[in-house]
Amino acid sequence: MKMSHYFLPTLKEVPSEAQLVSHRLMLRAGMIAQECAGIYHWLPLGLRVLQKVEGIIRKGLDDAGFHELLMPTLQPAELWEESGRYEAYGKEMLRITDRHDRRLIYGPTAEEAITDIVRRFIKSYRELPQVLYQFQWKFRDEIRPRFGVMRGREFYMKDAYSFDIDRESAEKTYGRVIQAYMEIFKNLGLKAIPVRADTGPIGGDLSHEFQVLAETGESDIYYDGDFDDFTFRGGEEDLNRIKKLYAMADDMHDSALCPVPEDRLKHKKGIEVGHIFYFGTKYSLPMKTTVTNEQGKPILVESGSYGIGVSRVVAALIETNHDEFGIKWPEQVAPFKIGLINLKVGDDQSDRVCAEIYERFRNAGVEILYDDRPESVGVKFSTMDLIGLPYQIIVGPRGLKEGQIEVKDRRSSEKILCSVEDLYQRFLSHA
RNA sequence: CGGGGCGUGGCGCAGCCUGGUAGCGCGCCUGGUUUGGGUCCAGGAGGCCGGAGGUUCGAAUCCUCUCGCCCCGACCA
Repeated sequence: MKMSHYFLPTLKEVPSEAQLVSHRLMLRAGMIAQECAGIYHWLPLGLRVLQKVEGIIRKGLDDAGFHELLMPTLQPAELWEESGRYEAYGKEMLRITDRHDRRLIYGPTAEEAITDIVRRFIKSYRELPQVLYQFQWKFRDEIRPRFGVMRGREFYMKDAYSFDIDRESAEKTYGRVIQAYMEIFKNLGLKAIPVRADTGPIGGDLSHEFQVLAETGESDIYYDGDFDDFTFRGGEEDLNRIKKLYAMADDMHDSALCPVPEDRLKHKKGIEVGHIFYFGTKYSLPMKTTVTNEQGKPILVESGSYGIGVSRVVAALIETNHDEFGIKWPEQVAPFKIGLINLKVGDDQSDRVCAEIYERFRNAGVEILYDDRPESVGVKFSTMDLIGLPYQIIVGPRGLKEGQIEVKDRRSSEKILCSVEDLYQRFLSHA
């Protein structure tokens, strides 16, 4: 992508409404723009990151054997009356009336919708367990939206729903999701701790929040310091270790009952990037969702639901990956892998070398953003640091005189000088 | 919803108290200049001051209402 033709409205000054660093950087880097309170446009650069995050989550879920579908944003009120949540969910739920005075709601979650699908199409225990998921925009009419996409009213969410024949099987599925989530968050470059949590309006009796440690987090969590050294490799053994380690949301923590010795107990702030629930027959009972068991008798299905705040993950990534100059994207979620800076547009040699590098990387399928704008060097360096691409390739007359270009690692700030051939060697040898 | 703050060119702000129909920085456009960390110079475009009503000879400035946004709290994935 050539920056001269890209849509990248970066800001030099910080819009006054933004307090949180991720909110500021997303606005300044031209990733998002506010539409109204708690509702945001995702501009090209931001959308690329959102889609990268989505892709990593999708792969993790598909690898775990779950199946993606897509449900509508709008749902009929009747479905929610059937589960009893039409009244219970309260003002957070956006209610709409269509031209025929039919009552609709903009989905804040989709337990009713998915349960309706399952009861219509799944008839036998042989078809279970089943885990279905989607990526879809949700709307929850927060009393006070804040912090940009961290706590927006409209947000992009991955929501998964599981269906099993009994509690034992359902808890196994619950464990499979925990494993998939640990893998996903690791792949996203986030350290997430699963903490025991209250179940809230989703309901049920088993629930974990996945918390990313960050000073600016809105949640208070208490956990065994051993979590800090815990690296998830997957498998039954690690899952059992996770289940044993103490980690609690503040409303679940009781210092009198906490088994962790004081010197090992950590109390920190976290960003809740995921929340999972096991709720048994909470929806299958009122919605009469049964399958036939081995004896040919109808049994209620046992369910759980599992969310990841995709748009919030983007903000969480910035909260944990930035410095005073801007964002420092982990490579796997970066909007582009490489930023190419032509320090002197108009200089024959610089133009030629940049054009060659740009084409070579593009042909190799490496995502590269080429700053070919006739701006001063300071502007280019600042822009590139701000948007935080992992590697900067800096080309100018001074270096070219020695046959050299510069490669800067945005995360480590490490700079090396090398030839163009070395550059290809380093980035394209395996491609 | 309770408490607080703010709405003035794209962004950040001053002007408002002590009414006389708008100013600064950045950005944008043009020309020149500069070229390894938001370069410098000159010229230029762009706002009727969130909206409505009122007071007044006259309102961005005063009054009333209203809409929007932000912060704290309660609440929440």
